[in-house]
Amino acid sequence: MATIRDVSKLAGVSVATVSRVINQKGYVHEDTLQRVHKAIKLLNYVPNDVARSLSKKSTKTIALFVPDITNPFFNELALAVEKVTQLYGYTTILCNTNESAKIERQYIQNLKQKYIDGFIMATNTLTEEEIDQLDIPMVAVDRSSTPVVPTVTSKNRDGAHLAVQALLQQGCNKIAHIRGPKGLWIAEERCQGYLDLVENMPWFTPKLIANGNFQLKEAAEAAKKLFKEHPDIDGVFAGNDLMAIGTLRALQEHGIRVPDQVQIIGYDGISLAEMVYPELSTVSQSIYEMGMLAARILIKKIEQIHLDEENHQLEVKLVQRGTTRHG
Amino acid sequence: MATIRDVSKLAGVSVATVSRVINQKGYVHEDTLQRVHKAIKLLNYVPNDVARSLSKKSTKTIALFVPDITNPFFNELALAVEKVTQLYGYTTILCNTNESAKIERQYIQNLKQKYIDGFIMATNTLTEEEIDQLDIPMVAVDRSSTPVVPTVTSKNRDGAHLAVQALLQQGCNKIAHIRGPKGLWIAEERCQGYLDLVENMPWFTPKLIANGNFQLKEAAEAAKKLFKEHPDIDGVFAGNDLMAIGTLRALQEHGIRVPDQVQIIGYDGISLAEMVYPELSTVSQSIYEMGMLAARILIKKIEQIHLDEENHQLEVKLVQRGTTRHG
DNA sequence: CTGTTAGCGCGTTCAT
DNA sequence: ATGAACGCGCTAACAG
Repeated sequence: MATIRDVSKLAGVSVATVSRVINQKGYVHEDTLQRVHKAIKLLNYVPNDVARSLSKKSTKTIALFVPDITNPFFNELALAVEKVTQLYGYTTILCNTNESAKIERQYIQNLKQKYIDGFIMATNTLTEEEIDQLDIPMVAVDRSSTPVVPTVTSKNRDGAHLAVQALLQQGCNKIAHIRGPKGLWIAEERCQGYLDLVENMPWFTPKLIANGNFQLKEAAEAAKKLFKEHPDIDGVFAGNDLMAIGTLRALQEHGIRVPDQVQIIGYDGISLAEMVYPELSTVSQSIYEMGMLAARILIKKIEQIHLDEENHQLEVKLVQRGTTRHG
Repeated sequence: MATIRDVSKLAGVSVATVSRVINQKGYVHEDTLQRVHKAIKLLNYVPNDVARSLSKKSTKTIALFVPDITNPFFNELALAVEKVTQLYGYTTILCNTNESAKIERQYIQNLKQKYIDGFIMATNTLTEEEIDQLDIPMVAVDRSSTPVVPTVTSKNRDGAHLAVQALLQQGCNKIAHIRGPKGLWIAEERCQGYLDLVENMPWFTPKLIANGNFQLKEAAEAAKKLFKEHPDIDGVFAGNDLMAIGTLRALQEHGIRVPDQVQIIGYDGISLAEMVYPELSTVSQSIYEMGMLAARILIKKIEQIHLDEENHQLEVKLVQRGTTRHG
């Protein structure tokens, strides 16, 4: 690997000049510019990022933390983040914490030692104190743990309303909710949205809410139990698509027809939702939007560009497909 | 952030000594060792990886390239790789090439500038020449593009035999194959395995082979077309689980009962296979094994430890679940 | 056992 | 417009 010095020698200039042309900074005569370029081509020179990072104390790379890389939602988010960071000349590295706070901290420590420029967190285990102490730009997506960092989420409660309303209008007389993890803000909001509309219904009972932990398998188990105890449930609003698919699977296993006997609506709008049969009706949030927005905000923070609006709550929309009886 | 110099001053020793205790290299008196440790604690000192990398020309990090992060197979592989690299003190960064040779090359260029120590490729777009020129340790998993790098795969052809044999024994009279991408070695092998057993059957025709590109959606389309033209197909061997699930979905959409009317067997053994209904029968390869093995081999190559066996072909086994009529 | 010093490859004043 | 020289933080001889 050629170094900047090799180039400078070949071009008959100083390293400073070479540095100038590489970074397009400061004045440099047209002729010497050509000579330097030629030398670079000749030597197949590529600047060494490690050395560059050391002197600039910046790596032009950010990290995206996701709790579960297995969930398509986060894959799609990652794609979006990567797209914009790349556009701005940044590299993004994906960290799967596997829902483990310990792994998350390890990663953070590790990355800090590597001069990471910023974090996008789709996880929520960090305390405000830790974030402050970190002293590295950060933004939260989807889940947000604390108000001290810019956050991008969707209107979870509104979304839940949309879903439950549709189920109600389309003839459901007893609607259950498979919710996400206790204590997780977005799970609480979606649950609350469900409650807003059904709490005062004559048929309502808290037993209609089961925890599926945002996981397909757990949701399937929860659904089975739910239907055993309340065979007359005819509508399910799941806190995310994965759990909705798990519910669908449980019902199919028991020979219950969807959407004839039971209608299901999920939340997220992941592409897997269109790959099950019947295709899943869902409250779709623009995952791609969220990722792009978060990335843009982070980069602005890194480059110290002023943001007039740090927090965003994106609109959601109801997409009815095969698991509901609509129009 | 404190530097090694700060520590050395506080401890009243030279930076070299501090470096020695950090890296546990060379002799250092017990007393000074204590002093240094105390200083480190006091200053909350953490070595700067960038500086370290610059002088050692090594980052203790490797990259794993996958063609499609959306495919659970690669997620599971990533988990395995990460596990062992971590064990050996390495960090691994996940690169999703999205099946694009261009993105792959960009990543490689980028990482090379960052002193990456090695690559694990689950992709196959690199030519031998490029690999040679790269001059960085590398190992291939799953797909292997060339014989010049150590490779870890499974016995694809044997696996295909297992699947087709089972379908045959369990009463199938006309078996179709949804294959992976043309030109992709593992796809060819699995297809060949299928051919080995059915090529001479009276009912066989090449039209029974359709390309699903290892993609769920494409496979669903392919299956629909296949069944329209050959309604009497009663068995399908898919080149991977995703395509098997796509097939299942297509059949369900047409009201064809699985496994009563049609039996399906996939390939891979991803966990998603257990999450559809009926649960997917499949040729299971030990994805985790593959990942771990590849990582170990790579690390040995990096650390220049001799390997007596560079290439591995792992055993596979047939797992019969809900999409076949067994026993 | 410990300190001095010269790199690692590049960015960046400060002169000229 | 260009060059000399120092600094980024750490490792690795080489002396002692």
